[in-house]
Amino acid sequence: MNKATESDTEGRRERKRRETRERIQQAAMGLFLERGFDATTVDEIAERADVSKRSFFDYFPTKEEVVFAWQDRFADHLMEAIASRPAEEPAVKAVQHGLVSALVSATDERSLALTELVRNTPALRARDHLKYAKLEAKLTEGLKARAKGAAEEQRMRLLAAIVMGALRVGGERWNEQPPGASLEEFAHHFFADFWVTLAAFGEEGSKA
Amino acid sequence: MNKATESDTEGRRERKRRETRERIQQAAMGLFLERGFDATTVDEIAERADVSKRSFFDYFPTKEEVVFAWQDRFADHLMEAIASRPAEEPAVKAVQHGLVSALVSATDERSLALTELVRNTPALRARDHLKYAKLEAKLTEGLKARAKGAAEEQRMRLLAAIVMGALRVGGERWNEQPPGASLEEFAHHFFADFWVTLAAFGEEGSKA
DNA sequence: GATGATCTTGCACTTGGTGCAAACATTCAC
DNA sequence: GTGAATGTTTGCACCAAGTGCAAGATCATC
Repeated sequence: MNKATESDTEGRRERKRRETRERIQQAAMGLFLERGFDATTVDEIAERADVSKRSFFDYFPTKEEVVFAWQDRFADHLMEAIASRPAEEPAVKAVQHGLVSALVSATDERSLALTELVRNTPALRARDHLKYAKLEAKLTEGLKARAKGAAEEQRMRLLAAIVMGALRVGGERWNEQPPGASLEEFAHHFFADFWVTLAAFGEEGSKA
Repeated sequence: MNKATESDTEGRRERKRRETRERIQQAAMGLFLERGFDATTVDEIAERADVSKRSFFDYFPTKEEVVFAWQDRFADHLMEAIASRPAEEPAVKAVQHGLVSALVSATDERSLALTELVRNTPALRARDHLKYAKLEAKLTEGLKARAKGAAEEQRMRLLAAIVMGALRVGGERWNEQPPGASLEEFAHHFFADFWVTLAAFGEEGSKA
């Protein structure tokens, strides 16, 4: 059955299935970007991908899922990036650098179009926020893996939530940035400011 | 012709409409809790509320909306609670106390059942997270109203995001609490710990 | 090439949701 | 009161998402 890697033991069947899945995804994204999500029917997607409507649902459980399928890779990449940070690095720094690294390598042409699509489609926004929740869960997992002791794990849960907040707010600020700006540089400044603000909030909340 | 029942401006028309809306909501929630969200059809809800299916959609845009309609009140309550805090109180404290106050007054029998329902229904979870986003937006708004200057407003945006994170994590911890515990007391301890942790993260992130 | 496993498809069906126009109720002006 | 204007409810036809099922097409293997 399934051996080590893809190309080695991938028979005709598996190859075709993968190809079909990609063809459907391609067809769907093309149509979504052309006419919008709501104005595209599953029948049309199936038509363009040259499969039946029934088969479409054999590859993707819902129409929405086609849009969000690729995003799973970001979470995985983030996990890797964090895991590969030196163990002695403080968690806050590890997560910052892991996040920026995953972000930089995920910012391609397609992603931007996707983001735009989601922003313009109310029906997709709810699902989009679920993605944040899933990402936060994965982030928590990744951070807990580095933690020692239960108390530390609790703190990591909190750190994940806070960093996700930073990610959302950072995204907003980034969108207000003039085009062509350096993402890494922006992120560096944003995080520097972020930690300072965090410390200020923390101190103010702690006293009295 | 007894008009002076409670409100001068509410004629028969408006009263009936409000009553019908409440009847639908009641019928829907009853059925959802009895058999679950997915296993309840709009036809059944309409049947029990003694209106046509078509009329159901005249009162609620979607089946989901019936579940989330009441929750809007929480956001409003939170806004009020924050607005009514003394102006000289630091923002972090104002938001903490406002949140706890809104939370305490929102914890009734029905809300708990609702929360449970959402948790057990995948189809509702996405929408639930959208609710968090909306709440964060309102919170941002409420905090910015207290801010002076653009820099302060940016910090408030960040504070809103962070506090929403605290709300989510706090909710998780609260669910692990033995039943019968005091929500106010729990919140007090949680926030005390929260600010300290925040300060620690902030400091660690700031150095180097 | 026969055989069993897997993939694809067509078809019928359920459900959520919308547009429309006719029927009905309420309000208000005379 | 009569009647027009306006708002509400309903039935009906319709579209699109999604599912279960069974028959037919493909594929791996012996």
